[in-house]
Amino acid sequence: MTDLLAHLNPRQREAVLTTAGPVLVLAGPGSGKTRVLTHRVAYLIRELGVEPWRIMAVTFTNKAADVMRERTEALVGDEHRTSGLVLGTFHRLCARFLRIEAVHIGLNPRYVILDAEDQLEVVKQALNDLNLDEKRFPPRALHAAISRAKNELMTPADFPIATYRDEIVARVYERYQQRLQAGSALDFDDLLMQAVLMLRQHEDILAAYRRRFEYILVDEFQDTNTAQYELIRLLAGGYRNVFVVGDEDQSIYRWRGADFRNVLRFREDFPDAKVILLEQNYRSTQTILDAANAVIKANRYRTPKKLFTDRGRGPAIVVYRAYDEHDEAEFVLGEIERLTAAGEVRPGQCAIMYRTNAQSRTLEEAFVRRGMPYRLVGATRFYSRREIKDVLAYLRLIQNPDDEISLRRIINVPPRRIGATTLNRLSQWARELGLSTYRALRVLAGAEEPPAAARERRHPFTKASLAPLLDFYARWQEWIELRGAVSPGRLLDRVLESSGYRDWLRDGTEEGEERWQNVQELRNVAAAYEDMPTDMALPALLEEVALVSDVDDLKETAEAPVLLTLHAAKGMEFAVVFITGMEEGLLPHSNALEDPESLEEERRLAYVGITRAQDRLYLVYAFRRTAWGRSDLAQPSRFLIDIPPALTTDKPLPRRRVASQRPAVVIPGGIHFQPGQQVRHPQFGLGIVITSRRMGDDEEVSVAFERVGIKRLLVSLARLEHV
DNA sequence: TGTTTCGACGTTTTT
DNA sequence: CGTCGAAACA
Repeated sequence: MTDLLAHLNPRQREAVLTTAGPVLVLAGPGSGKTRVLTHRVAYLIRELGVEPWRIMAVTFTNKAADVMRERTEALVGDEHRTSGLVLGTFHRLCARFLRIEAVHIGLNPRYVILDAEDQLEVVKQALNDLNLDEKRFPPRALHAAISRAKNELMTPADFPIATYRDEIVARVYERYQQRLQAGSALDFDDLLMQAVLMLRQHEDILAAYRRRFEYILVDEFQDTNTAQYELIRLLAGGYRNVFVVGDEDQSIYRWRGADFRNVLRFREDFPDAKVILLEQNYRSTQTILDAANAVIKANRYRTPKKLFTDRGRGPAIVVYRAYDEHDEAEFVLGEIERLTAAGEVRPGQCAIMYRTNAQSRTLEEAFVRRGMPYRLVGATRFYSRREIKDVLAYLRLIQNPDDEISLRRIINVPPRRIGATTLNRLSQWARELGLSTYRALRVLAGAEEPPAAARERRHPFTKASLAPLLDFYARWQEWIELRGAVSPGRLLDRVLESSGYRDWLRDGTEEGEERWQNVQELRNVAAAYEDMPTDMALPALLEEVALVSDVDDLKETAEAPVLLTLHAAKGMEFAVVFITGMEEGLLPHSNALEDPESLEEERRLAYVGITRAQDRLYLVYAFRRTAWGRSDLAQPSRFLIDIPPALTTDKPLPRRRVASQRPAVVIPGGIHFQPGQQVRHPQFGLGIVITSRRMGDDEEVSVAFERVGIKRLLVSLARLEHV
């Protein structure tokens, strides 16, 4: 027991040893949160003899769950003793509970899980059903509203209606749910909401889960939403041995319904909770912590914390003003090369972070140009590639033939002469018979007795459209019958072959080969389910792939810098961190500028980024940035300005090709343009100078152009002429 | 029914 | 700039 607690500080030790009753741990970045969680689980199992299956631990990502399992096993020393541990993300655990209890709550246990793209598709179908115009009611916005409602545990009937738009949302929401139900499908938010509703409505189930989970642990508690909070509150209601760890300063998922005020709610719901503060940081230098503090202290709604470290001051933070995004990328890569050449860090210990995924492109191009390897988190995710989604749709149809979303996706992929008209007729006819599309097809094929309605209403298909339908049904049925007999991998092989998908995909082009490679990769994933009982394997595979995130498959082994969004960076640490795009409109993002609460979240995002760094931090912004094909001047981020100059060094503006090619027409120190003067620009044409001011060695003018309106320009770069 | 081309429009962040 | 949807065509 001593060795388990040996490398913990007194606060951490207290967090591990307080096993009875509710505990709230407020853990600053780098304060050993993961260590506390793993040691606590190990302590429960090893020292208190708690059965692992009576412990539930919830993490934010699958990767965090994997790390936790691995380290806990190492601490317990015997992997058999941790094997029953219930550990995973909220979504994954709920998916499992729902699958197990499905029969008791009237849910099809073969339900499929919809991803974001599928969800949008269903919203569009719902709009269509209701004869509403997509242009007037953007599906994205409607889906966001539905998602928000679900995270607040509101059913369509509960949805409050104050405006005409609410009325629309409520109706679309209702129709959307009907469609999901008809296809035995759940979306991400349903996983949480349905789990909560199950526990609320079935006392016996709730009682059983409460009896089972003697100990509950929750990581990243500040990012729980109402549904997740409620789930924990319900489950913890029995033993009340609930242990939550969070940091309100790192709450960055408000847009997803997360509310760090759940920390406050927890203290109200569990007034006897012991509160433990972890303020000692083991990750970063004092310089980095000071910068982080300087940024976060402007937030109003937070408990002040005093992070400290004994790691010493370390090097100053480098603030770099790049000319544009290309220069930004060159600078970052140059620094990585410099530091790695000096032997100071390994490339894999470097991370480049940004606010939006779109920013990764310029960086990637720079890596490719230099022939340097890199690891990218996110962007085009593997599981959202077209070919992968197609193949998964086939598998989902086999798992759950009622899944009409998947059916619509692949019934004519590869082309089988089943067009939109035929498909619509089919689902229309199925609806009239009160059957799912699959069962309507069965009736059509004579595999099932037609219901009374079908005798009055003959099927509406022409000979030409009937044949392909029957052919498709025959293959589909064959796969379904294979379902229980062979492993998912074998099933996949069979489907790829007899659906014609393989031959269709491999059309001889390079792109086709690449896509086929991706399918092969999915085949490899499926191969991991070889040993599982066949009836369990397919559902397990589909659940697995529906719930993985980008962060999860970041390969630890590859020795290359990581490119990732600030959101994806949460929970990670790197020796050297570059935060790029430190500009107004990007960080903070322009969409957040209006709303003070969003602005606070942007600040937390900056804080999360800064505190990922162990040794060196670079904050980079560009003078000019091209977005959407338009190049515009940028202002340094307000967060940059909050960092005391004493903590930073400024790198001088680089001698850039562009700048040197075009000798400066400005004499340093002078002002060459006065308000009111007429000027000409090679692109923008004629204009009048509005203002002019010094910018370092340069002169910045704003000019009202006749054609394009007001532009801000640097005199050294814009070839402005007096007229 | 399938393919091509053009125009409008848009992006924050993700389980 | 890129994707998506509708119209125009084969």
